[in-house]
Amino acid sequence: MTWKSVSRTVGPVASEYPSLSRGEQTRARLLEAAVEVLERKGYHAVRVDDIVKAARTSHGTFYLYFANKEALIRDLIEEVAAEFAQIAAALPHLDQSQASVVQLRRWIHEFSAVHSRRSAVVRAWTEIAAPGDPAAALGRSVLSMFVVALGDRITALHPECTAATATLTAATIVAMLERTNYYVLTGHLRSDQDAVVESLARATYAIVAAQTDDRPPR
Amino acid sequence: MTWKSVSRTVGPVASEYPSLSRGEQTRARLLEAAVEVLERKGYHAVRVDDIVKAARTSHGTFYLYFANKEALIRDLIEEVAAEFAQIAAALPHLDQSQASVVQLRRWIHEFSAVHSRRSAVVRAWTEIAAPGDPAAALGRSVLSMFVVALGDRITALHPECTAATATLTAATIVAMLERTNYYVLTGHLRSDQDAVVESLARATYAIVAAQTDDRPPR
Amino acid sequence: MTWKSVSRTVGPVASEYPSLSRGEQTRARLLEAAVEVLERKGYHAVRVDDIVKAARTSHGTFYLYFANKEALIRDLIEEVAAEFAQIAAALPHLDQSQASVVQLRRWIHEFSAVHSRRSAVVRAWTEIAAPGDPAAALGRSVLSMFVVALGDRITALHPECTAATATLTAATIVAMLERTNYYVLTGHLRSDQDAVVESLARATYAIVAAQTDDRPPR
Amino acid sequence: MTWKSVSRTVGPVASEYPSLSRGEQTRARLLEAAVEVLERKGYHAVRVDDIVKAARTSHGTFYLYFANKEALIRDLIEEVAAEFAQIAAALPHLDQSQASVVQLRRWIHEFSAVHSRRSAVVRAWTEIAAPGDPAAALGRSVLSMFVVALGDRITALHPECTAATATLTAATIVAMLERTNYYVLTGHLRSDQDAVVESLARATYAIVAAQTDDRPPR
DNA sequence: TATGAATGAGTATTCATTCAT
DNA sequence: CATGAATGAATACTCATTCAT
Repeated sequence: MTWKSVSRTVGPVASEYPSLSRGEQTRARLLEAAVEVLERKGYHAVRVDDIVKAARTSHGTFYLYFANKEALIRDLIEEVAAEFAQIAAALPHLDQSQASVVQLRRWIHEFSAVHSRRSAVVRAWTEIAAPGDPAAALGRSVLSMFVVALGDRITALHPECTAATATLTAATIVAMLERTNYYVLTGHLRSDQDAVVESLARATYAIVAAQTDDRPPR
Repeated sequence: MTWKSVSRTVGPVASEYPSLSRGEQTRARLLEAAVEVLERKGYHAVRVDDIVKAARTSHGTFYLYFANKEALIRDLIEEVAAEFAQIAAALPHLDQSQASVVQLRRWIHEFSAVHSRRSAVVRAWTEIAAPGDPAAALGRSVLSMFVVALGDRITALHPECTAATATLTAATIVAMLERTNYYVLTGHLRSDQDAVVESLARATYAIVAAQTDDRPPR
Repeated sequence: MTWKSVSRTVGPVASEYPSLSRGEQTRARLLEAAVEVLERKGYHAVRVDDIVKAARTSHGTFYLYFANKEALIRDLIEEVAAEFAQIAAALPHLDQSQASVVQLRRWIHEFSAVHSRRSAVVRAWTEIAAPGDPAAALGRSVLSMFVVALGDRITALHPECTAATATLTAATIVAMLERTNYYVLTGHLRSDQDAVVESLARATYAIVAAQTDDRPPR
Repeated sequence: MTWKSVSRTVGPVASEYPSLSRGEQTRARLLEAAVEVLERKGYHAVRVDDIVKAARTSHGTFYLYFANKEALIRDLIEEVAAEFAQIAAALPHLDQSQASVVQLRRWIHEFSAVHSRRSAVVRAWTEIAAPGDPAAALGRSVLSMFVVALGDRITALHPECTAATATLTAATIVAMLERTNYYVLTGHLRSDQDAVVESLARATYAIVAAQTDDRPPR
């Protein structure tokens, strides 16, 4: 099973949109080329020259469509951020029901699929992440969407939890989801993707459930 | 409570080691200065010039001690990698006993403390880690120490687990530990550090324990 | 009489080739500028900065056309090497006839003319020629063209000569031709150029002729 | 037969002069080391660091004995220049006698022997040779000693020769002697050294003798 | 007399961005 | 719309020389 089987397939390449105006096609070609180069060389090695070569256009044209190199990358990241925001918004309610378990697994699958489909951009995003960089701020905002959504579910399930605890637990889970997928996309972790989703779903449930328990002894 | 209260306190500054030879002092000063600059500007914005200014020395001196900028950073990363390797080696056995719970919490505390104490270097490490970079390889190797150690504990506790499942679960936990701490050090997550440790310990236990459960329904 | 009167005159300056594309003009301007600077300061004192200033262009532009400083010099040397190869190929047959004598003198004149016209590059070539340098290898190959050509003529005239002796004698003559011209271009030897050619032609003939003599007594 | 068999053997190494004061030994060691490095890397690649390492001493010590790098090289070149001056002064008289022939051959042998024995320095000298460099001036002065000496012999033999012609012919011969030996020491010409001397002696005689001839036809 | 750490001026090279065509 | 030549600021790195010990 591949990620693409469930998630919306990767966007069509520019050339498949003959309806776009010439300028729009060029812009799309540049974005595609940037992703390709990002995939091959990683963010910090990307040169405008690489991108325009891959897009079979010129430096001058590049600056016709993007204010500068960062602007292009930002566009890509914003696209991905929007996809993640959608995922965050679609987090199912959690309860003990079987339906809920199935939905959560499906949701994690979606999350992982976006990670995988957009791996080049996700990796670039991680590479940038210097404090102060606008990309970091965007990352923080996406992160908080997930944390808030998950925190809500935890609070719903465990009304006795303080907001702080719920948030903290939610952050813990998001960290796990995010980083485990990152391990997969960087090749640090080689594993069948269904197994990864399964493992993450199980762990997520375990963590959420553990909130009910008494505090562990010190 | 601060991280330093438990973990070995951060090394004294170069000037506190009058016993070092002049050259060794200079080298130490450069390393310290690099950490300071790293903290302020992040890896990719570091200039040799910044480092030598912070170390109150000259360009020539820098190249007396380090082949180039990357070599210095590599040295720092290797130091931190060694610290993490020690942590990985010290992972306690896990069982249902109270002692074990306490030890795990303490261990996570240590892990988090290194993360915190070495935050500038850890962040630089994350920023570098492009695939193919030697730093990425080192990261992978440290990661696998943690995964192996945790996998062992899981297998010991759940002999019925396949190796693959144990590894996957272990990776999931490491991802959570690593990334949650990263959220803290980048300021994405603002929380009392004891609470973070508590949350991570609880989650780790929950995940490990969840391995015994029957597979969740699909 | 100047060298130019006989040999093909020195190439027109870049500005005289409005037919060249802009880029080709710039490249030509850089080559010309390099020769000019080489003339003034000698190879080891040449700075990229000098060249771009003389060419009234920028550092960036320099690297648009040449991978580095050495590459530019190499291009110049290869041009000159090709000219010398042509000269070597044009060595006339030698016999006792008057026609032959005249041709040889003309040939030496050509050789000297190239030396003179390309003096800056020839001098740079000499300065570089450290063993192992590619320029030295090129020098060796050009040298051997001359030695082979002259050796052939000697063998034709003196079939009783061993190949080794012919080669050695040829090398001796080439050394004389090359170095005498070098003395002239460096100003070590100040003499009317016709007289130099005359002297070299006479010496060459004398050396070739001396091969027939019995071995001198020991 | 090796060059050393006839010429004064190469100077003893520093360590063989225990009678020298410590300082004098160090100085000698530096000079020796410089020659060794020159041999290995050629003039322009010589670093003070290489020399002091080879001499097993320190940078500070280097500057105790030599004002700067050039001064050391200049010392070496001056030594060699003095040797060549001696050679020039010892040029035998030339006439048609057998004794004269033998003496010339012996003299060329000496010349070649110094070239060979001092090859590293000679090569460095050639590499420097930028116009304006003091080494070039010294070269010019040594050259002129040879030219004057040879010119005298030519004039003695051919009183009808103008001074200019004699000088020019002499320069031609010196060029041949110098450059042929250079070809040998750089490996451009691989030949038995006796054969080289033989060839040079024969050529020199031929050139000198050719002065009596009528001018060749135009 | 010797050391070797420190210095900093000097130089090559890269690459995002501009602009004339 | 598109081009690609030109730009120059930014930056890493070298190495002869000095100087405190």
